[in-house]
Amino acid sequence: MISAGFLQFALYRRSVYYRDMTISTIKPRRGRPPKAAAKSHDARAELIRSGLEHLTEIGFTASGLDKILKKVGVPKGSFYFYFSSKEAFGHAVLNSYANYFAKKLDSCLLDTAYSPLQRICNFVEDAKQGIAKHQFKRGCLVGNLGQEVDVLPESFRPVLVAIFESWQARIANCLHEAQLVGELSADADCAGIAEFFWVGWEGAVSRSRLERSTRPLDRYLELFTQGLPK
Amino acid sequence: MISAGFLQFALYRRSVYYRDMTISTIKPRRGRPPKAAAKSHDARAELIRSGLEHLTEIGFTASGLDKILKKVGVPKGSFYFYFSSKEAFGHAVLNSYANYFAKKLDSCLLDTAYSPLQRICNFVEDAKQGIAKHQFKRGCLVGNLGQEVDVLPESFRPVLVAIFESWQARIANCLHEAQLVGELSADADCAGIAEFFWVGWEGAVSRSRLERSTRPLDRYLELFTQGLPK
DNA sequence: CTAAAAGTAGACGGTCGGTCTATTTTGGAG
DNA sequence: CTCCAAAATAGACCGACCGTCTACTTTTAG
Repeated sequence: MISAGFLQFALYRRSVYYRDMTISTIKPRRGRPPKAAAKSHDARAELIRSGLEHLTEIGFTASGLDKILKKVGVPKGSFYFYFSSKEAFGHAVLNSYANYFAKKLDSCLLDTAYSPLQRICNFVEDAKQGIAKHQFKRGCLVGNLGQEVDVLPESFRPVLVAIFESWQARIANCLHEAQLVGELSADADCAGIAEFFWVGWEGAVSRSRLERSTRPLDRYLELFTQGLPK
Repeated sequence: MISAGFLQFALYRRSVYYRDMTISTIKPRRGRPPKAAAKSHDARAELIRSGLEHLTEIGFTASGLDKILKKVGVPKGSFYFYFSSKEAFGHAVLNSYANYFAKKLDSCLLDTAYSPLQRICNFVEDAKQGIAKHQFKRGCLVGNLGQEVDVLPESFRPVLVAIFESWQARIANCLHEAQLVGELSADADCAGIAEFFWVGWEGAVSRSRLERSTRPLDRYLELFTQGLPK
């Protein structure tokens, strides 16, 4: 029989999230954890979340395992219980990010309450606010790793390319809908424009971080939409 | 009196450049070098050149002094004779790159043998071939450092911003000329478009490196010019 | 001849990533 | 109830490498 008090004890020093801020009170317990705690804790997920913060802010190479671990209060010795290597960890983080981002994209681009082109604007607006909210410290993980690709394990390259392709397909679909509604010239090359969109997007995110301003992103959206063939 | 043979001796083990390839036969001599050798050698310039290779390929943080030094045969101990810190070295490299790039830009954008818009295309073509020639291993130093900016000494940020501004001004001038020739709508916002150009350009370079293909760059140029207001 | 200038040698302390063994605690089989 | 396996933490250890600094060597100038 496990009392409520005991359960409390098993969890009381774990890190906790308040909205977007990470508060870590650290100090895990040794030994195999009580069964009840297992599902509600999941150090693996916390590591991925912490890794996401670090990797989007300073990249893979510059991210030290120690700091990622410290933030969630998981000791170094445990890392290799959860992940077989830093490389494997990186893939887990990247995968998590890609899923998160794909969902956000879909939630914008499939929202039939708006016209297709407006949906793309909505997405940019949404992402822009996310970047500003983090004081321009966080970029796009895929873009970040893309820039690092020559110094990363080769296994990352194809994954990054594939993620861009999947994002591109989503934008291309949306552009195709725009054609059907007459927002976009019927003979426009949707796939090409979609590729162009992401290329410029990554540039704009990078520039916004550099200048710590949303201006490059705003300008980008403005001129991108203006340049679309009517 | 210094014989030709002696001069030869003083230089014979220094690194030498054949076109773009760096061949290093290393092993410097100790002690103050003979005066005759001084001007023709210039380890400082060689360090900057080697640094340029490394920084454009793998970034500032990931670049190890050891490797930069080894390539030009300058021992580690000498580094701090030539530069006061890695940060100062980075600035020297960045400065050298900005100069080099500004010259290339001018040579394209001020070439009245072509129409203003064609000059921009020529620049892209030129830069594209440079990237391909290095097997997509080298990016744009300014773009690279821009992505790293949060993990770099703060002194880099304003310099990077200023470099982008200077490039932007050059493109804006060229666009203005395009207006005069009627290649561009007279009410177009040249400065805005110029900013857009560089934002997209950096994204395209990054993507080309990731995919090891010029396709993103080609596509970028194509859609950028198509989108320009006539 | 000598002292300063010019440049080299390499040690040093620090950090980081990846691994390994020991230890602790719980779950489950008998 | 006992005892071993499973789940996880503790943290030392190693090799690599990073940026800096001090001591040394050789030349030049006067």
